[in-house]
Amino acid sequence: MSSHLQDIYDTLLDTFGPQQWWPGDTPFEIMIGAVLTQNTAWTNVETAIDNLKAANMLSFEALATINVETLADLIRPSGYYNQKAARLKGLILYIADKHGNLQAFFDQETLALREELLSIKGIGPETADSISLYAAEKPTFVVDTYTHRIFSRHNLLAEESEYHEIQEMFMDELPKDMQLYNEYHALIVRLGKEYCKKTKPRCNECPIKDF
DNA sequence: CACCAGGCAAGTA
DNA sequence: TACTTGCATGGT
Repeated sequence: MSSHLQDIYDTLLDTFGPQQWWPGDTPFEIMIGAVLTQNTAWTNVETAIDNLKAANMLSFEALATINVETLADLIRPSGYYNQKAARLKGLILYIADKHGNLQAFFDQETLALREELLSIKGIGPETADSISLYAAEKPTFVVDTYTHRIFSRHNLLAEESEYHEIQEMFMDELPKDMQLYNEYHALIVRLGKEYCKKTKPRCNECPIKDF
């Protein structure tokens, strides 16, 4: 049996074209965005990142020294701002303490980086894998709510599937290719936003309705 | 107006 | 282990 997942990818790429992800200029900005977008609309994250840029606070050094209340105020539009400010500070201070700089942190084996990310408070599986793939450019497949919703609605996954099972399904069936994982996840989010929202789905016009 | 968005951790039994 | 709840803004 041939790979449905590859066929679905081909269809999505055909339908939407390349998505040019992650929306962010630097690995650092991508890492910050990955935390800010937790359970939050991306438009709100953009406003928060704009605030950080306008305050000259979107750098490793700036966030290492900013106080958490000031940071919370700047990222307010992204929601959960007290939690996220603490999480960002924790992440930055961990990297500064343990590796000195971002590049050294990212210059690790893929699995070692993932383990370290998961050990940091506020970094769960999706955020860890997003940072690994889009900031550190490791071949890590990112699973999110859209991935779960889309593939379970199409009966390609059991509803009760957990994060690691879903990730394994993709990584076992597809080549371990960073660019492929990058584009695939971006296309899944695009498909989810347009055709597979929690309420008001448009399953009838879904580009992969026949899989 | 109620509900949702590119999660995660802490609390409960 | 398996659920539940808190965190919070801005758009539909």
